[in-house]
Amino acid sequence: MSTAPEGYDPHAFVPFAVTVDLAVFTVREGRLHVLLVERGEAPYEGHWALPGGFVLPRESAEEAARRELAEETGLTRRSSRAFHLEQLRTYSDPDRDPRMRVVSVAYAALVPDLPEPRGGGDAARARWWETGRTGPLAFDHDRILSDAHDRIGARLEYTCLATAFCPAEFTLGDLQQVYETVWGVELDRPNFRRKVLTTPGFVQAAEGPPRRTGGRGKPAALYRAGAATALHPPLLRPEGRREGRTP
Amino acid sequence: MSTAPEGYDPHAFVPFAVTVDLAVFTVREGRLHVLLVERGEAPYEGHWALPGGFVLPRESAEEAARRELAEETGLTRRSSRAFHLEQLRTYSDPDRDPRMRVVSVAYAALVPDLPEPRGGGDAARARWWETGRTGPLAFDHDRILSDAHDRIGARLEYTCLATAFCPAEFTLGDLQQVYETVWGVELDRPNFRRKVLTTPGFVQAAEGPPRRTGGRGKPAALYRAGAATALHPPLLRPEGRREGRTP
DNA sequence: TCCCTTAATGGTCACCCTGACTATAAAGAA
DNA sequence: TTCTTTATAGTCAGGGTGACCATTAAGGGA
Repeated sequence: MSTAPEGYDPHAFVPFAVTVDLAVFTVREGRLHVLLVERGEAPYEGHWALPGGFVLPRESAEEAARRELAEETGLTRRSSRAFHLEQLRTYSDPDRDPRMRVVSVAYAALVPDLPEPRGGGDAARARWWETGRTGPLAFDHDRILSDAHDRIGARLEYTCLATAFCPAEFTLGDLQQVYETVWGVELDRPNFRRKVLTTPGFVQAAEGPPRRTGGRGKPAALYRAGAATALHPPLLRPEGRREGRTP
Repeated sequence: MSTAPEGYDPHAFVPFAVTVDLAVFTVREGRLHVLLVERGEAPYEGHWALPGGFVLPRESAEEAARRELAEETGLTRRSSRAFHLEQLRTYSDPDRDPRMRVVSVAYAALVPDLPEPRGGGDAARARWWETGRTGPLAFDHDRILSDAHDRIGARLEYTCLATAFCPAEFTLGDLQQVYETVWGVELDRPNFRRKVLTTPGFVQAAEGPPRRTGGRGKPAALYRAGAATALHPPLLRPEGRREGRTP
């Protein structure tokens, strides 16, 4: 027999819990970091996990993710609106949570370098972890984090969202470091510069004088994110390690 | 206050129904078609909808989608395993179903030209519709279908999955027609040929003689899908209409 | 102060891929 | 046979990119 299409047969109704999980990425000091929270109870007590929570009765998964993002980053809902948030995929293995049937919609968020998350809340302990240096995470969060990293790396090739990792004003060096950090490769600086500047709408020159980095070397010009969202032609990463899985 | 991360507070549990919706695409006679079922009851009675159904208590969304695909196409579970099935995204607007809170995980399936779906089952009436000629669909299925079409078009650029629309053996003309149909553009035949043949693993020559199409013109050589899944460099569609949204 | 180091910026050049196009081969139809 | 149709082979110029080299503008140290 076939199940009724799109939820018609009330007898077939099965209750699930629906949650969102967030992979919040940032680039700090040339290394990719992700926001994790420490679990305070079983299962996986003491393990670290992606922040997340239940979808409330009258909100969409996107709204739930936006709400969690604001809570975890300690920023107001308004300012967290500016962060790039994108749905990744949904994880629904029946045994992914030992307590009950939980279907989780995963999101990736890209934020500029923020201060440490507020520590004193009622939420569990939260901090930034360098990707690749996290221990085994709770539930299937290692898988989610890996998928999220892959996705972000691929998105950098075809979209302009690398600027989402940068503050309002940034140098081309900052932007290049985003690519190098997420991809784990080194790029040629003049070539990267040419590609970015010849792509209309990727960045726009910021008014005002160049900033002084405090370091040595010629000071770099400042730019702001442009209006473009797509990158044509794409900015393909160098040969070698691609995302292996192309499901 | 913040909700507990990843489903900790049992009081926050809210029951949802979780379903899958399928956008099953095929190419027939040079036009893109999608499989729809007619609704037999309210709401949206008489409207057409994407096939789908509830996720059962002990299966993942992927398994539910695979099961529905087998049921709707009238093929055995085993042979439907071969079809390309890929998760699109999850739709969770609180009001997307007027009866209850339903979160739906959408999948896209690519199948070769199949016979008409079995008509005499207990399921609602099902048939292939040419995309763009469907009336308003039930629920938010117009949106899902549009998103699915966009995604498939983008995937053709970076992956080899165009072969998923083709039978086991196909000509380069067949493959080119897949691209032209999904993208809605015309491609230069020698250039397309060059691109496909110089991409290692995209296609492999089939043994045996060329087929006769029954039509006129020089018979074309037959190929099979290769082992490659990704397309580097990508096969970008001609200038012009891109997927507008790049969220 | 002068020189060295560092980093940003500017520019060159060859190669590869692509789009546009022409030519040839092999079939059916008139 | 001759024309039409379709597949296949090949040419050629331009764009984009990778690999370089050169120049500018800052700080640091002798």
